Amino acid sequence: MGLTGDTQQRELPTTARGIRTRNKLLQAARVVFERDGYLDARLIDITTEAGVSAGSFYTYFDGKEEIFAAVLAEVGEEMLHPEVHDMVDADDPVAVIRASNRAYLEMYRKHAKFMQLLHEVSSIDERFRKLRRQRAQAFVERNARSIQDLQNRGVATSDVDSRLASSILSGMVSRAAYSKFVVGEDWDFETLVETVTRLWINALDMST
Amino acid sequence: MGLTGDTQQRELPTTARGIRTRNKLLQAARVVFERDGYLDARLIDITTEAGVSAGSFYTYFDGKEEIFAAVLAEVGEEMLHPEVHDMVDADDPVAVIRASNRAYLEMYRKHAKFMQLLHEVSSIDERFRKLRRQRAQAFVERNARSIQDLQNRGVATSDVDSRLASSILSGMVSRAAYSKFVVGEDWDFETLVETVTRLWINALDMST
Amino acid sequence: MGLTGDTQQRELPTTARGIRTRNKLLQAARVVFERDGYLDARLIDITTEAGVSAGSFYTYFDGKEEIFAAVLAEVGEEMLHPEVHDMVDADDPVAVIRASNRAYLEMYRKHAKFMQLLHEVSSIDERFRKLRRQRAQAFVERNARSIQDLQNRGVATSDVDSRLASSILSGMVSRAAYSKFVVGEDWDFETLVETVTRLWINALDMST
Amino acid sequence: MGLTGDTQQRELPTTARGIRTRNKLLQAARVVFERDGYLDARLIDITTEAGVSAGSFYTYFDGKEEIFAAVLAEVGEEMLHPEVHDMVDADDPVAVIRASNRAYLEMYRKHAKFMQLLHEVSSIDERFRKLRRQRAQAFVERNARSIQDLQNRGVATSDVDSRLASSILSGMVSRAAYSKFVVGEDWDFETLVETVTRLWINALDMST
DNA sequence: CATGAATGAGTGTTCATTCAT
DNA sequence: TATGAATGAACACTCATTCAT
Repeated sequence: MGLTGDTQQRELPTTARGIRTRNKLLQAARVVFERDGYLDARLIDITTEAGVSAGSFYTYFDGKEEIFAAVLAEVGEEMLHPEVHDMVDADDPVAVIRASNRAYLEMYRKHAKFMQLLHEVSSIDERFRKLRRQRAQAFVERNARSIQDLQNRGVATSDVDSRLASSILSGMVSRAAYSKFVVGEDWDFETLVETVTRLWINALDMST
Repeated sequence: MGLTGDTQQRELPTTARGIRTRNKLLQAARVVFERDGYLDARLIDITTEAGVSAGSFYTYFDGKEEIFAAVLAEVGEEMLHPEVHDMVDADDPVAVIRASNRAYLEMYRKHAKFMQLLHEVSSIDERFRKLRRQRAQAFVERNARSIQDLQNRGVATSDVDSRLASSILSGMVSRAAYSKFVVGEDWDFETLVETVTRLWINALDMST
Repeated sequence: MGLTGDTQQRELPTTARGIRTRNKLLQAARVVFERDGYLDARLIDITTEAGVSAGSFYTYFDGKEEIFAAVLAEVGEEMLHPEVHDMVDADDPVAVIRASNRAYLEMYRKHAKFMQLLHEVSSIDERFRKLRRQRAQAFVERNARSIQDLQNRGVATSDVDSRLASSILSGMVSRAAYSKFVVGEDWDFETLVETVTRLWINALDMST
Repeated sequence: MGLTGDTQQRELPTTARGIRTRNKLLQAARVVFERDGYLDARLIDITTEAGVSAGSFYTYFDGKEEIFAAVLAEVGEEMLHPEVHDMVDADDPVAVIRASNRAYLEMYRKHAKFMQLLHEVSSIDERFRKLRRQRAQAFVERNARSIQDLQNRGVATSDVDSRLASSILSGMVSRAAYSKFVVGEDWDFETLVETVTRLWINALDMST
């Protein structure tokens, strides 16, 4: 399963020149999208930024949506490979949750401009809304498994459905990240990590 | 002072006919916005829906933004006056939180189309982003006061900052509402109310 | 012969109130035309300035052209009655010419804004171009008679046709006035009077 | 530096086709402007006349003003290179002045429609008013030098300031040309040339 | 006579997309 | 493959004019 969904519209170029041009467009698109936002980005800005002619665009992409999907796929790759900072004791559930939240928030910080973009596009285009949900789902499911495991081991409360709780708590962290890095709430990063972690742990009644 | 901020754009009409026409436009705008979304809504659709000429629009509003602001102000009024379903025991903190969450989720359900619209517009227009944050802030602050009060009374944990916790938990509920009513997650309403309430209560260590 | 030509479109109001309203519109029109120019003046600006409703305009005038014609007629009256500053010796042809030029230039100075307006309108509307020419013609003809007289008396050269010379010399003074008062050439007023007078006199070979 | 002042608005096209299209637009604009006047000329008329689509206009010009400036620059070039009809004896000042006046009047006759257009635009648009004044200034200055020279040589009277006299007399000729070719005064061309020349010469007291 | 709301024709401008070279 | 000129649909906005009250 890829991030592009069914968006791979045109076959990839075979010649070296073609590959180069496509990449130039892709890089340029990312620059322009992050600078101007999705709606305000004009294809001509992208081609100009890429240093290619307007017509060349259509050799590689069918339109704005398609190149955005391609950028999304590319950035998505980056985002899925977080730099692991420190090893955590896998047997310490709190440490694992803290590390997970920290990784998410760091990823968000690093890609804040892009996350805002994703947000913009999601609110406009149904297709990207679905894509975004799919991406989030991976995170949600991993957390759901973790919660289920903790419940099985009697560490977390069984009062809540693991999947629903995961969705809600994952959403909580995601929304907090949005508030800090897009809306610009003036919160200290470390305090934020600690607070979401504590709320998460408490919410599952793991504190004792 | 209302939700419009500095959006009071044209003096309100004085004659009965003028007021009637302005209202027709306002109702029509709401219908069209909720049906087509902000971006796809054309002024001509609004005037047609209202049964007035294209030119008449400008007698009352300066453009799409302005009429949207006016619709927002109107709907905002509605949203701020929830029908109170049942009295809750003000001395039972859990009951109060449950009632608050239920009221929010019911408001969101009732105005789902509009909330989605607000979401769309916020991601597009800086001005509405601010307006939306202001609105959210009211909710956040009320909850912050409540949390602080519970902390003072030793009912809730003092491990977290009341304002930050309020922001995060309020965001959690808001995001959950978005997931259910806009994204369309297939969650049972009552279960959702119970789950967010439980997670909230646990998060503040109020369970015991 | 009036300045309005065939522009008297609507019969004058009979009631006192009607006369008052018409005058308010006329004054307002003059203010707005001189402030904004003919093209940029909107009827609504005129009615607003006059403190009457938009609809009332059509009770008295058929449109922008018509009210401009009315303003023109009014101002034309003013312009034709110059304040005579000093008596000149009618037997001294140079003094007469100087007085005539001075009177013209003073009139132009006093009505500079209006003359510019007239200029604007003339270049736009054929009808006003004719009107303006008619007005100028009065000046030209008076000068032509004067020149003819001087020629008859042997004071001015008979090398030139009196009517043609009058047109050209009158045009010279008119253009000089335009250059000073509309274009804004930085010329001393008295020097200008003297210079045009001297050139005029010399041109007719009257110096000796 | 040319007549366009700071009006060089879009980079000139590089390809042959681009140059051709731009020229088609330019020619069409001139036709339409001279036919309909500046105000009544619609861009769509220009593109239709040029045989290109409405959108193509904006590939080369930013709007009506800009294409007019371009037309003006082009026609200005033409106008500045008069066909010299006959050599005049440079030592005969009267012959030189006559030749200059004739050249001016012939230029005006040849470009009457355009001069009227320039007149219209000048009365509407500040920017073109300045441009027109600049153009006139060149003519004025040349004449001022000539007058100064004649004064130095004792051929012309020193009673008048050479620059002011030049402005006024140049304006006289210009206004006469306007009266004949735009207003339509029924004057014989040769008589006009002779009369303005004689008045000019007399005005400077050069007759003896 | 006065009001002011309602009308609707008219046009400039943008920009994704195509296609001849 | 690359170019960049050409296309044309689409829509907001203004304002003179009308007319019911």
